[in-house]
Amino acid sequence: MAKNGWARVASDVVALTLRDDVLHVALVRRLAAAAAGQWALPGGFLLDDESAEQAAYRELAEEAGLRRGVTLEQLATYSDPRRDTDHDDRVVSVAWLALAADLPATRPGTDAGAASWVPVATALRRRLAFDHRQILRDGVERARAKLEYTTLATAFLPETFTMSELRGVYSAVWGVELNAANFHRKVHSIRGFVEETGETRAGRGRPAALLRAGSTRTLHPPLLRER
Amino acid sequence: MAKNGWARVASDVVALTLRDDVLHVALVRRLAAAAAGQWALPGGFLLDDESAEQAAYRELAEEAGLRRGVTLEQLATYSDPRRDTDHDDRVVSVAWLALAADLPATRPGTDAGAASWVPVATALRRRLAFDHRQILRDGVERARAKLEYTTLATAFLPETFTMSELRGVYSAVWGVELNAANFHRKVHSIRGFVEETGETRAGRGRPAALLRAGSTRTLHPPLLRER
DNA sequence: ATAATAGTGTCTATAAGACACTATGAC
DNA sequence: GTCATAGTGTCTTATAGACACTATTAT
Repeated sequence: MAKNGWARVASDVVALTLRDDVLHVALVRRLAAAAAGQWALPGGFLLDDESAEQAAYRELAEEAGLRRGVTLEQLATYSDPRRDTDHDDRVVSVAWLALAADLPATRPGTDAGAASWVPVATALRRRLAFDHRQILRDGVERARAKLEYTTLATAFLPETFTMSELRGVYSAVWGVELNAANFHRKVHSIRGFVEETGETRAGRGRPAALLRAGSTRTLHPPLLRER
Repeated sequence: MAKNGWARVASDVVALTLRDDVLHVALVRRLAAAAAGQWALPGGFLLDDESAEQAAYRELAEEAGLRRGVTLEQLATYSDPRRDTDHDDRVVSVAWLALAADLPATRPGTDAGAASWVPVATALRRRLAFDHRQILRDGVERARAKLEYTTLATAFLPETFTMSELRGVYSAVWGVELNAANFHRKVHSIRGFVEETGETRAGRGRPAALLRAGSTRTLHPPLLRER
């Protein structure tokens, strides 16, 4: 056991994406000796001269095949001295929330890394290594809360998207239906949330205006959930 | 230099209080070899079998004399490998936001610990050890943001308080004046934010109803700042 | 009485929500 | 034409802000 604050520091990532309007999280089967064979969040120890953020990006690339278009933000740090009973050493984990569009490269059948994308509801019923179930719960709750006050929803979408797709993010993450007409007006009334590209995308009905994320990161006024 | 994720883990605390309607932060003169003599946030390395949260509470008690009535929440973890140039070892800091009422015991003249309470504006102009100025900025910004969506404002007040005092917290932390009449109505309309104690407190004018914090930790709807 | 602070009434402007309606494509 | 989805109009209700007013104390 290490002394006087010494610990091994890891980054663990709650990587979320939407697939067919269902929120999914990236999980890996652990190969390392500690908790081997168990499902866990992608993550690992920091390398020398690497920040926790850089480690999170590296683990996302190595274990989940996510290299581009990932939004990463810090979630919390988990430091209970008994949180990792499989290591002799003390382990402190910096948890990150990563959001990505459901890129074709991450679909089943293509080799996108060692991770599986699992519906969040399924993952939360599963036994996960260490305290990763709690970290996952915290991550999902953070994502839900941040949709209200920030433009985080666009992080679930590719560079251009339609108003319906944006509304679909809110519906899927919050688990509620939103009125399409009022959502449309509300989003456009929040300056800097979305911009028109001028293009449209044809589908089964009237073509939808293609949008891209605007310059704002926070929503004023916010887009609040019902209570 | 430690390898493979090994680092010394510390908790550093942005402890805020209001004194005469001015936001103050607790700062200490560093005694430890690293950055000795410089002003810094209270903090220190985790003890064995102690979580980062427990370490934060311990440092608050030891260095700032705060033992009771402190609200603590995690801020962020700072892990840049070059953030602490004074240690040979790598240091990762878990930063905490602590809010406390300006207890008589923390006023100058009484020995409340090694910390000084410094106006935040002054502290931000000062050179602080390591990246503590950035941590302080992040802490103040977090406090400002959380007043909108949570009942955090009551953490700056003693167990019972008046509507004017609560409004004073918002005014001081946000740096804006708020209309007393509308604030009063708004606060009472948010279920669970405050409860009437039934007592009043006499002052220079009409006695004010004494309130206590309600059972809610989040505000629905929020109390938004002007933009 | 006057000053001071607490708290209410009320009017107006803005925003949210329900939902009917129009627009534009594929077929 | 029909169907499907995108987007607008409009009415109703709720909320925010300005500010005049009333209430209750100390002096």
